[in-house]
Amino acid sequence: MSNGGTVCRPLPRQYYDRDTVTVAKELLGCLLVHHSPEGTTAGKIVETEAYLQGDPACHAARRMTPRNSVMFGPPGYAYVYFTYGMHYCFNAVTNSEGVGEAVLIRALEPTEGIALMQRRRGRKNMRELCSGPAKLTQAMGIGIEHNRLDLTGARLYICQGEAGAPIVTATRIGIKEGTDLPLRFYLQDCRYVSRK
DNA sequence: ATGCAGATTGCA
DNA sequence: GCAATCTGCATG
Repeated sequence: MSNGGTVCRPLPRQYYDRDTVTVAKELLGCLLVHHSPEGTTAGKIVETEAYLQGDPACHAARRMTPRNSVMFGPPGYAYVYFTYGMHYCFNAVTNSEGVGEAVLIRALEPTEGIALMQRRRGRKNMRELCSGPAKLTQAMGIGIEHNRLDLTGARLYICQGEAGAPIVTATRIGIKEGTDLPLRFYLQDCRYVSRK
């Protein structure tokens, strides 16, 4: 698969083994790819949020539990959680093993498998396919079965995209604590961001 | 054992 | 504005 000449190979583990805010910013413009039994879907990451150790909004802020344990493991793995009784959200585990941090992928610009995304979402409008953390998991066919999946593998991964586009830094959405922290990042002037 | 709030979404 | 719908976690 090619993407305008961009090589599409999974980002290596050491990419994720860095400061989580840095990874959250650099993931903007990268491509999230899922080769599923139903077909391949992919989209450009246009919005992310960082969740840090010592951050009250982070699922790993307290002790380790079965749900959040993958966040404490080695970087470069998927953390998929189920919420509100009906939605899944996708994160990439970052920073060193033992540090409970991750980047939430909040929005994508659909680039491949759009018909499949439309079918999964029950929506036609391009802007309603991946403009939200639970929308994109539905469109991409990502569920709890992908929790703990190795993102350096061939099935579900992120590959390098074009960097250098202007980034907006803002506060995170949908949380009660830590709302003052500037840990949300999105591509400026992008129509596929969940909310400005 | 029981209760509650949640990194959301879609419809009234 | 609010229901949908399940799980982790705190409390008794």
